[in-house]
Amino acid sequence: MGRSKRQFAESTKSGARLRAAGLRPTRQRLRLADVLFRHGNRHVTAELLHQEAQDAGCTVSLATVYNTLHQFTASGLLQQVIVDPSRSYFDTNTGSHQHFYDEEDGELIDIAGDTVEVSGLPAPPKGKTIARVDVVVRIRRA
Amino acid sequence: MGRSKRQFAESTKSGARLRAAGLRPTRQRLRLADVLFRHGNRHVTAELLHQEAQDAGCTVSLATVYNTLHQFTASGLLQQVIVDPSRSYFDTNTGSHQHFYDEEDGELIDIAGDTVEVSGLPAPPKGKTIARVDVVVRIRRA
DNA sequence: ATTCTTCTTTGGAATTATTCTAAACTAATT
DNA sequence: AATTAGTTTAGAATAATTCCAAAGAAGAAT
Repeated sequence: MGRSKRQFAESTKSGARLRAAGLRPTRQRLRLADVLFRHGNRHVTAELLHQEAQDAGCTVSLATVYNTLHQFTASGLLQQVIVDPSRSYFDTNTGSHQHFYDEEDGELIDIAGDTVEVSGLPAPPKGKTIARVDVVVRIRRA
Repeated sequence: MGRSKRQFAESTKSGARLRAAGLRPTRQRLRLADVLFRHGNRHVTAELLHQEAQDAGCTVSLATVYNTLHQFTASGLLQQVIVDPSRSYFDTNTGSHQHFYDEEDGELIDIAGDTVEVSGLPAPPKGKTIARVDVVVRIRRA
């Protein structure tokens, strides 16, 4: 009973989040949201989220994980971080911020949004607007 | 004769470049270097370079194009640009500079190295050094 | 509640970019 | 010319991701 109560509480929170994003709160989306947003800011790959969902006792197909990551991104619940040509990371921190990326161990670390300042940006080409400015600080073993 | 002379001249230039980079100047590397560095700064994908080589009458396998792009990158003749999760770009401009990236048509545009300034970078985590700071300005149809 | 309609999920096949492999070749060296 | 070491290549293999069509849930309507 205690257990089901806690699950209900979590699902409620995720449910609100999903409804606010205009997404139907299905069982798998609720579970994935639970896993994604339980702790603070995180960076996940599809494979990692899939694994964590399994570990949490939730069977979701990898295809659904991919669908969900993209839907969450499209609805502003996640942000995609492009730093590695071989895999995609998704970030639960959707605010404007930057990253350290360690290519050696594939680790992403947030840099708070008000830390780095980028100045001197040239005007975008005619007919284009700036959608976003990404700063990736690539680090390696000293 | 005029034709072979011109080819020789080009190959000589590329040959010097390869030798300087410590790479054995083989026929395919010479040809690829010719295509890559003939005009000003360029951004190519493996597929594109392969196509251009074919068009220039040089038969190189795609595997060799990949090998060559990586060797050129490792020797500092090219720089890899990571902006799109589905393909890798290689840039003939190896100086410190930044990019506009138009996700809609996959176009990369250089921003001169002394234009953008990034300030307020936090110190890297213990035991790590900053290898490079990449700034990608994502643009879209206005 | 039951039905109807629409959106989701899923296993598995398909796709795509890229890497690997082992054999055939070529450049540099002796 | 013979030897050695580095290259190229076709094609198989890999890995991440997407596609597909069928089966399953959600929400709305009855």
